[in-house]
Amino acid sequence: MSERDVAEAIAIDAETRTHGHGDHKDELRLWLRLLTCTNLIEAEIRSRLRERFNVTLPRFDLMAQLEKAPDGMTLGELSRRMMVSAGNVTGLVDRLVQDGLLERHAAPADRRSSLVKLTAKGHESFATMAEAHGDWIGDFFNQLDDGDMGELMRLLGRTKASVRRAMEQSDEQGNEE
Amino acid sequence: MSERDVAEAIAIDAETRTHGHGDHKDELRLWLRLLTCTNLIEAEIRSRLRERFNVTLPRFDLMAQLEKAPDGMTLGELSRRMMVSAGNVTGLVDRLVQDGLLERHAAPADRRSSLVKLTAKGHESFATMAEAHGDWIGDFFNQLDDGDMGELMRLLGRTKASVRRAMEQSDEQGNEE
DNA sequence: ACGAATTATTTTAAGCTTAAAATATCTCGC
DNA sequence: GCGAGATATTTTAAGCTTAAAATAATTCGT
Repeated sequence: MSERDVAEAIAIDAETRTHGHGDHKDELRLWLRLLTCTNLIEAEIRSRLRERFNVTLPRFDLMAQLEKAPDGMTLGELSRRMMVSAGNVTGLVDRLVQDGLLERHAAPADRRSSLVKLTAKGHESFATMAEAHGDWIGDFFNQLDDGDMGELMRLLGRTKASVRRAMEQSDEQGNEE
Repeated sequence: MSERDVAEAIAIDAETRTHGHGDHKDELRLWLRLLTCTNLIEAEIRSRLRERFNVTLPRFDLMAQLEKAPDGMTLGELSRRMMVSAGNVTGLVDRLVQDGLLERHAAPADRRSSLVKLTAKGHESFATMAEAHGDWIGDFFNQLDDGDMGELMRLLGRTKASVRRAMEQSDEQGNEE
């Protein structure tokens, strides 16, 4: 064993002892719990939306975006806000228009774009669903007190910032110049 | 206004003043942040798995389950652990067998079932991906100290418990007897 | 042992999702 | 005004996902 090898072994051992790392066990457990928790809630919302309103979660999410935009929104804007691909939005919008919940208009200034907005039926339908949805979420977090909720908000904010930083750094690695 | 209406108005007002509720604004904001945070991480993992290993997240998850079961696992067991439908597992397993990463065997005691396990190629492939995956997760949570991670674990545990309780209660409502 | 109920899996139909290629339009510098 | 590059959207092909129906095999009470 060379001196360099010995030094390395000691360094690794020191890191293992002090931080328990080299692996990323704690981080993996935390990620697993975060994922499980979110999936649990999301699956329940999905299931209730289907059972009680015969609607999918993506359709509900799209309608929620439009509810906040009385003058309508382009497909590109929807795609960015929902964080899904443009092609995905095309299909969702088509099906919602089919159901009479949305209407498409030519965009006044740009012939590439169209504006979509909720119809009266769409607004009405969304209002009913949104109220139930709000109640469900209220129930789900019912056992957390205000302190827990605030702390969770704070920690998730830190987590999001940490992830974005990690993503930016790996972008820099990947891109020349 | 009847006396009953007055009492009701006061009660509602009192609740609004003391808890800021009736709506569920804080809970909705918390849920939105939880969802955004999870989706951000999940999308990045998905994208990296595809780019660097040409594999989908569901396939990676399925292989991760099998890695822990040297003697193989039934499709039903996989379905329960991955929390996805049985039909979903059928398709995933078929495609992974096609790729030579999994093998199916008849279950010894139950002719309805089959056992699936990783092939040598599957183990090898998974080991490479799992190491990268662990590093990514380690990076993502890099900015959180041990205290933050512990607190986040605790709060997510409380949240999960709260959600499960809410789900059980609504089950009781729904089921006769 | 018989048959009813349960369990394991597959099939089917519909919808969601993405990346990549194709169209169509716009913008901007010259 | 022209043309190159950017932008908005649609199309395509492949895979993921689910609920519900269909198959097949097991279990259990009698």
